[in-house]
Formats: sequence, C-alpha cells, structure tokens
Amino acid sequence: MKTGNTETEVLQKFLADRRLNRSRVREEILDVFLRAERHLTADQLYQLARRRLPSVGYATVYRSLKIFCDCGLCRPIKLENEPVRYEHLYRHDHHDHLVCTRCGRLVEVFDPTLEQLQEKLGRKHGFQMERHRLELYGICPECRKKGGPDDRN
Amino acid sequence: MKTGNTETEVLQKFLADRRLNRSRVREEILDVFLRAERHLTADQLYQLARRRLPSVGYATVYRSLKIFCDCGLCRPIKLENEPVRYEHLYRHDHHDHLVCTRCGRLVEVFDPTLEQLQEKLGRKHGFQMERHRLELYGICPECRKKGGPDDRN
DNA sequence: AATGAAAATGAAAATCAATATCATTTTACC
DNA sequence: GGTAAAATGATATTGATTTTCATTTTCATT
Ligand SMILES: [Mn+2]
Ligand SMILES: [Mn+2]
Ligand SMILES: [Zn+2]
Ligand SMILES: [Zn+2]
Repeated sequence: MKTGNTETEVLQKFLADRRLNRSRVREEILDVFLRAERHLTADQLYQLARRRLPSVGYATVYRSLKIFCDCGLCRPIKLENEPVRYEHLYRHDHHDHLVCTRCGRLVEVFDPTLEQLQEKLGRKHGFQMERHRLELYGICPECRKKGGPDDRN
Repeated sequence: MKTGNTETEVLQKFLADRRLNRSRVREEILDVFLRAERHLTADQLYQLARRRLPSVGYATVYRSLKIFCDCGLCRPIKLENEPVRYEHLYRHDHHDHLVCTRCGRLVEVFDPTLEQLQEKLGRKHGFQMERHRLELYGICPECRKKGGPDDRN
C-alpha cells in the first residue's frame, strides 16, 4: 500500500521533532500525493484522496499540504490567476516553469547560466539572495500548430 | 488639478475606441494613481482617492484599475502572499523586481542578458514567448546591516 | 436646455481559495 | 482501559476581488 520510500521517513522525522502524532489519514494523503502527477491543486488532491478516504475533509488536505511543504516534501507553485499547485520537492532539482498561455501546459526548465545571472543581479544591488521565482509564459509547440484560440488542458 | 499629460490622452483614446464614456470619478482616480508612489495596492489607491472623492466605492477603484491596465497605463504586480500592487507602465521600461523578504522593499532591476537568456530558454522548448515574471527574493542592504535573527553577514 | 439610452457609480451581496473554529475521534503513552 | 494531546471533518470565517442592481452621470440628439 505505502510506497516504502524515504519521503515517508522525512515526514515522520519532521513530526517526531515537534512531538506531533502520525496519522493514517495524513499518510494516506501523502501517498496519494506522491503517486500523483505533479502540480496538483489542493482540490485535485482532495478529489484523489477521497477515493481512498471517502470522508476526508478539505481542511485536512490543506493542513497536510502545509506540513508537507514545511518538511520539504513539496512546494507551492503560484501561477497567475489560478489556484496554487503543489509539486514534489524532495530529491527534485530546482527548476523554473514554462507555461503555455493557451492550454496551461507546464514545462520544467533549468538553465545554470540564468541562475547565476539572477544571483549576480541581486548581489549587484547589495541583496543577500535567498530565492527567485521565474515563470516564462508563451505558446507551446502543440498550441502553435493548432493555431486557433483556446484549446483545453 | 489634472496633470495635462498624455496618460490621460491614452485613457481617452481607449475609451473612445470602444464607445465608453469619460467620467469625472475615473479621471480623478487616474490622477491620484499617476501622482502616487508606485506599487500601490487597490486599497491604498482607494484610501488616497477617497480624499478627493469621499463617496467613491471600492468597486469603482477596481474597475478603474482594470481599465488602466487594459489601456497600458498600469500593470499588476502579484507578489507572494500579499495583495496585488499596481505600478505605472506607460513610458516605463520593462523591469523585474528585487524584493526584500525582511522589510518588503521593492527594487526595480533590469539585465538585458538575463532577458535574452529567458527568451532563448523558452524558444529552445518550442515556445513562442510572450512574457515572463521574474522576482528575486533576498535581504536588502539596510536589513543586512541591522542584522536580524538569521543574518550571516 | 430637455430628453433618453447607454455607461458609470456605490452599496451590498456573492465568489473563491484558503484558514480558523469547535465538537468529536485518533493517537501515543501510562 | 484511561488519559491528554493531536488530528479530523463539518462548518463558519476571512480577505481580496467581482458581481449585482438600483441610482446617477454622461453625451448625443432634439
Ligand atoms: Mn515543476
Ligand atoms: Mn516596478
Ligand atoms: Zn499549449
Ligand atoms: Zn529590507
């Protein structure tokens, strides 16, 4: 049932450190999250979780996601004009996102030179850099072919 | 009273093109916006506007901001975990933002090399690039001096 | 100036994701 | 098993923004 991976251990260590309890519901939600495609919204995760936990509530999903984020298992992606999505973070490399403005497709991108330049730009202004958020918006190859106005996901 | 600048002309042309009416209230709001420091929230603009238009409503401020954005006079800045801010856009060059995570200070930055790389990165993935959003988060020089809890020089 | 249709306005209600509250159920430990 | 703390689910609340709707303004036409 459970994926015997170390994500679960990360969560358990996090909980133990602050004297929190484990719970079947939360671990089930984590398992659903880990197995799912990336970049789920809270609602999508809720819908998936409900298949295994028919009586689970929205609040618990939100609470769980917050904990997963706090312990480094996931990360919120806040794109413009849409609900927050969450992606797997643990053992995933940093990347930015390329977003199709037609179909919503998300592509993960990374460019070390870009990263360095961002760092450098911040330092040039005397900032001690912590992180950045870069989203590139455009029309994906598929949507360019189809050409027409909006398609669906 | 009014700043006889061309921003007002831009608005008027926009309105004329779609057979909309001019209105004293909206032009007053625009004037307040143009005179104000940049990066106002809708609420801040509302508070300022109320000094000249004591009975103005939130809805009108929001409606006006939307129109100002549509006609290229302003641009929404959506930072994380705070209400949208609006900055002057007309005759202002593109730039990204450096944000202090301690005091919230916003610094406008621009690096042509960075811009090019972003464009190139998108194209590399077959996207027809439209725009991007880059925010750099860190600790500003002032806040570094004051040295709060976690500052490592 | 007066008229009238369309646009703009302000007050209030609605929306919507996210959070807080609270009574009930689990968990961890004796 | 008994207990206290933590977790849960239903529900209410929040906060920014949007919508609704009755009233007021604008503006082209008399
Ligand atoms: Mn991603
Ligand atoms: Mn700016
Ligand atoms: Zn697409
Ligand atoms: Zn600062």
